[in-house]
Amino acid sequence: MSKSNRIRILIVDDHLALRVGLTAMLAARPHLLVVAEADKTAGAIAACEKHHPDVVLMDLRIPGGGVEATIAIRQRWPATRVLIVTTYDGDEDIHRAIQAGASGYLLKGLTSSELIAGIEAIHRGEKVMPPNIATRHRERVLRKDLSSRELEVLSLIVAGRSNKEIARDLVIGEESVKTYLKTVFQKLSVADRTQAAIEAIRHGIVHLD
Amino acid sequence: MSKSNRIRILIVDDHLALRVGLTAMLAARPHLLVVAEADKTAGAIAACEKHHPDVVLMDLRIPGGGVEATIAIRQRWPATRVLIVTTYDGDEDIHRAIQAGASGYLLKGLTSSELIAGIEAIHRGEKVMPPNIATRHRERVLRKDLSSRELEVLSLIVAGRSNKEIARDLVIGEESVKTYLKTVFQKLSVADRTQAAIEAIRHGIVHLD
DNA sequence: CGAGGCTTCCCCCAATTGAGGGAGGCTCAC
DNA sequence: GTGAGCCTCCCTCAATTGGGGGAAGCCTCG
Repeated sequence: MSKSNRIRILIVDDHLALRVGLTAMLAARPHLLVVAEADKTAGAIAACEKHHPDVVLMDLRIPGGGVEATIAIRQRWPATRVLIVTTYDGDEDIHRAIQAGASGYLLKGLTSSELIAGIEAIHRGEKVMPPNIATRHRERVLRKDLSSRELEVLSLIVAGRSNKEIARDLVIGEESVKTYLKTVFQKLSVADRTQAAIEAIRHGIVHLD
Repeated sequence: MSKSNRIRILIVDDHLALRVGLTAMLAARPHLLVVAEADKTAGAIAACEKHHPDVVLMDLRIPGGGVEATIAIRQRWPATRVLIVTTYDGDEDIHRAIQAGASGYLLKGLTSSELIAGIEAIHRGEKVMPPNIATRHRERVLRKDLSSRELEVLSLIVAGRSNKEIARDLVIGEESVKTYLKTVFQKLSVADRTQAAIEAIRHGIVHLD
């Protein structure tokens, strides 16, 4: 697969300092080779095209979307393993990244040895994930998904809109909005719109930026 | 002040990779010397005691609190300049950090030259701040502060509690809760509790973690 | 000492929200 | 083709919420 026995690595993060740091942490190991860096989705895909890395260290918060980059890379280069390296970002993105075929998840703030062990593990084809994240991911899989309409309504709630406004926005009746909200409350197990909005933000179901 | 003419720097961040990256970015310049690193408030203060840095690169999201660290350092070593280096964290913490005496604010993701220019500038006694942050900070200063009671009520709103529950929590009447909320809505210029909660989170007035 | 801010409570009233149903049409998978 | 899930709308009713006031006691700052 790779020309030598070195593990070829692509680093994707929009923070230069972090890219430099990760590169430096890996530079000490002769069997690890950082072949490229990218700061956004498009650049990550271009770098894969050019360098065919074995492992991609992927931040989820990059322009263009880390999840989108993961999907694209896994589709076109199935042999390439993607290791998510990010500060905690809410369950939803992690879940989507794993669905997209990411092989593992590590928190920033990790030590060199944790990072290297993670890279080696996913290069061997193993999965890497902190136990608490894995647990949350299982819960997340069990939890019923929100339908697309429910998601729309929820994101408008987070946008601070009233039922009446949401009805206008989506060109449906206010009664329908209330129906969606009822099931959203059930699925998120909350009692009112404010809690729903906060849960949505907390779990990364909708983003604030 | 410093023994040579090198600028002595302390890096405070809980992410090892970022500390390594920042150190590497500064290592190339002979007039900059990273004298210590710390990953939390207590460690930052200890490092100041031991190394008396000229400039502290401070992340706001560290165990113990970056704002708290800034306050402590500025109080005990007024000659030490604090440069906040963080991803965007909501106006409130930035505002508090500036109130606490931080000399500048830079976003992670900066280039080496931006970082170095920032360090040199604050070492000369200048202030450093991206214009959009500065604008928001001025607006923030103009905006009326929430009283401590109003803050309590707001944070309970974010905790997802009803007026009745808040009244019980604070041992006051429900009518008082409603009065506080009315003024909170005015001060945040929002129309309901959900928007208030979201604004509070967005601006870092209350934290979700 | 007077103005203004904070805390606490009160009134009334309109609007919104949430709960508990039911129901038709639609698509998609088994 | 039948059931499941989704989207849409309907009803009623209770509770909560928000807007408009007012007002008292308290403290602080000028």
